[in-house]
Amino acid sequence: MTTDTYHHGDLKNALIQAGVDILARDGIGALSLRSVARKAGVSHSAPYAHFPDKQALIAAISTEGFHRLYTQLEAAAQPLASNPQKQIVACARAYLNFAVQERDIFNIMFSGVLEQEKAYPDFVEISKATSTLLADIVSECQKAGIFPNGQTDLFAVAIWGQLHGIVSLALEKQISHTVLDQYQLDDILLFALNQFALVELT
Amino acid sequence: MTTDTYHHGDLKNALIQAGVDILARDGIGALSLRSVARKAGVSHSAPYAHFPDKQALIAAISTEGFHRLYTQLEAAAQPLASNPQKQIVACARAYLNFAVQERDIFNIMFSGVLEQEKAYPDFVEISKATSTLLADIVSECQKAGIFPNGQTDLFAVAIWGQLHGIVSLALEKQISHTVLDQYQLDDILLFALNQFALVELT
DNA sequence: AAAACTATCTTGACGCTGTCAAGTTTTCTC
DNA sequence: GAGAAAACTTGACAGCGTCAAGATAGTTTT
Repeated sequence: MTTDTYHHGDLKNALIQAGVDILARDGIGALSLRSVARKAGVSHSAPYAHFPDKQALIAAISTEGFHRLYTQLEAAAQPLASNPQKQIVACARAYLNFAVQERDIFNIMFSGVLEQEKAYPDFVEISKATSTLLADIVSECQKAGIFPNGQTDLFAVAIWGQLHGIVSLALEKQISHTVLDQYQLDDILLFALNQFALVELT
Repeated sequence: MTTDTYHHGDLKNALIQAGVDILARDGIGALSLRSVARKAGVSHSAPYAHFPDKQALIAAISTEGFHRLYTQLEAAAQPLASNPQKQIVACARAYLNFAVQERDIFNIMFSGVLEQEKAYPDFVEISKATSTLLADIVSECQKAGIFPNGQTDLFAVAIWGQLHGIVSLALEKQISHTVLDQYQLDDILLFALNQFALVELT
């Protein structure tokens, strides 16, 4: 519906998509309400019909980012159903891949959107769904004897935290070259995951 | 040397300090070259005599942040020398405390300063020193039989990553209330750390 | 079908920002 | 003490987020 009518038709989503594109192409520094409006072909104030302020647009872009992350995690786990051991490893790799390939979206997703706790219910919903997806796999791993039983929530948050931390440090180039020359990021992730496991994850 | 002379005397450090104060008091959104200049009592262009651009000021503030983190980690570990088991736990808690209490500095420290790899040698130096401090304690833990021997670098980066990730998720309010109602952040940190340990860390 | 209403979008303005150019003042160097 | 260099000010510019006022398009009411 991107005709040349006065009313765009689906400007809200067009703005979110424009934001995603700008993040991917030109990085976080180029993301402004005005650049997003330009890319969507509307005036600089048009976004205010759909977002109360810039923070709300960022929340919407972050929400879209979480949808993509969720989809990629699901796509990684789906074909390995009934094999949680492989699922948890595949999800870790998918998480890393997403962060590396959609760097700026990943960064914006974890850069303070949840300050105003309940202001963005869609964001809360999909971010919870994402952590639940991981927690469910962890739970399956426990049933399969791959992780010790009990304290599922603790295991899930610890594993997600570990995964998120290693990926974040890597994106920030905080992992020294003496380590990166020896190991792939993938190795580090697996090594860390294996601290939790009763059987060896590969 | 904050007299009313034309030349400030130590404007560079005054600007960094002003930036730290603004971050602590008014948050990351209030940090601008001009606000920092105002706080230091100089004109809006004065910072350009000491920093080529805003990114350089942010790098300097981040460097100061790492110095503080390093100091607090050292202060936590120092009194427990010869007891690496307690040191690693104390450092994890100190890391968490720093992140919680100096939230915005912590965030800015891990928000892309190292993009231009070698542009900020002071930053690289202190951030390396910080990870080395943790790695040394991990190494001592191995010698003491608290962690398995070998692959010290892997253990160090995995533990730092885990610590960093859990703290980051907590700051982002990404850890669900169903978990936080049951456990303290401290418990989560300890639980995660214990996955690596051969003896129980408390 | 006309009128009233509402959502959407444009235009124009405001103060704030980062940055640069030019000029002024101080300190350093010889 | 002269000349150079460093530190700082003033003034300007474009871009930013945001708001107010107005134009335009759908939608609802009668």
